[in-house]
Amino acid sequence: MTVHSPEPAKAGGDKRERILDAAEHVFAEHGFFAARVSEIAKRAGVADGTIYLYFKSKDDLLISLFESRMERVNAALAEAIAPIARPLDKLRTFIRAYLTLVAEQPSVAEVLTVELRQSSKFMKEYSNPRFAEFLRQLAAVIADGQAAGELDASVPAPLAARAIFGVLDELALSWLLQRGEKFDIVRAADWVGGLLIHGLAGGPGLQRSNA
Amino acid sequence: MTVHSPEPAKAGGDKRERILDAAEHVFAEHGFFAARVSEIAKRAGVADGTIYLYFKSKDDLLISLFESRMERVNAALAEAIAPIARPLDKLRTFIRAYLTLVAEQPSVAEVLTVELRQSSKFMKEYSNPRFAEFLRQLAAVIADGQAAGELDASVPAPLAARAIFGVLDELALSWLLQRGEKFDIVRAADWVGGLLIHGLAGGPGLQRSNA
DNA sequence: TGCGACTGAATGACGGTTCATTCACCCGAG
DNA sequence: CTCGGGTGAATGAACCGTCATTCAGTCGCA
Repeated sequence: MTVHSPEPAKAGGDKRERILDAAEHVFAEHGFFAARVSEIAKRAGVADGTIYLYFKSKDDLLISLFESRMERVNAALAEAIAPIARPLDKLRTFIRAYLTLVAEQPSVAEVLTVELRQSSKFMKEYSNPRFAEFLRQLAAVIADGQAAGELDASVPAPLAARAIFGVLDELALSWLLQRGEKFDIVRAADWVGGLLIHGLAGGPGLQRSNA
Repeated sequence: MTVHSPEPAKAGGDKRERILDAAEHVFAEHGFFAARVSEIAKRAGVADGTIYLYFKSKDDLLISLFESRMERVNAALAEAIAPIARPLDKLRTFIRAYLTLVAEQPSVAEVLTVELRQSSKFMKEYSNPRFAEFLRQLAAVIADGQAAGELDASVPAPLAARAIFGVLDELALSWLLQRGEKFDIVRAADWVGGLLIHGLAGGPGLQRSNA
């Protein structure tokens, strides 16, 4: 049976996805430069040449992977903060959601965290729109908080966003390099939120100076 | 003149230094993998083979460069905070000194910031003692502040140190990728200090809640 | 003259990319 | 229903450029 062309197109899209999945894990394990195209092909269950039917080059494969995964991350974060009303809670939720993603999908995190930097070298011209969107999203939460008078308005929101991303990224990296041996990254999320909001001087212990 | 063996050893040491300098700039410009040993040799004014008289391999060259520069950074930071008495001022000074180093020696910063990550891949076994010392130094400042009651003691100092490094590193990276077009990284140091100490909620504008 | 630092052309491995070939499937004609 | 020509996705072995590394020889000094 299978009357009207069942999944010729479906199979094609499926294969592209399989290659991206394989690339995600191989890049995560070895890094972009040490990763072998032939290993990606083997893991995806396709021939070496097939990869070049879907991607122009190894570089293009990395960029496509990047866009694909970053798009998912952005969507997940947008969904997480959408139902929250207060900007401060949005910020805390954003942080928790990001670090939860890292814990749940370490190989995605590895690619984003490590490859983002090294590729900034040979991708100088590639403007990286998905990552820019990530930063914009975070900056918007901060700007909201500033507009609502909950956050210090003297700090430029885009720079604050970068700083926060720096914390998240570094935590992700150190956690990835020792796979959760030393600390629970999701639990860490809450005091990172506290640290960023109240500062080192004003943690839970001395939240408001009543002195 | 030059009675007792003037610079046979000195000349050797000098050549080693020249190679490290050249490697610093070439790695900074192209990244480790795209960097060519022959370009480093040319820039250092030595033959390709000479490099292998001083370093076991290209990997070894990167590691040696790393240790050399990180050692300098650690020394500069230690010197900067040594005369400061109060832990909070030490922390501010540390942050300012680090970002000043980035601005003054961008190629060192580039190597430390970018290559540290990508090399974490093929250097899994290399424990990176200098970077560990950097973190220890920063954590010590925080622990001092906690002991003095100036900083929230509920935050583990090593984790706070990592978070702060994350901010510094991300700021350095974004500045390096657009060479100071967008912001003055040294000026940024002061509000980063404020952000980390007082938090987003308590910037200069609302420093102490008297409410 | 002897020694060892230095040289740089030669080497060999390596891996991204190509492309001649295969073959599973479709479709129209008989 | 069946046969056979056509199609193009998929294959994977081979190609070819690209370096890291080596080593036979040079040079300058003691």
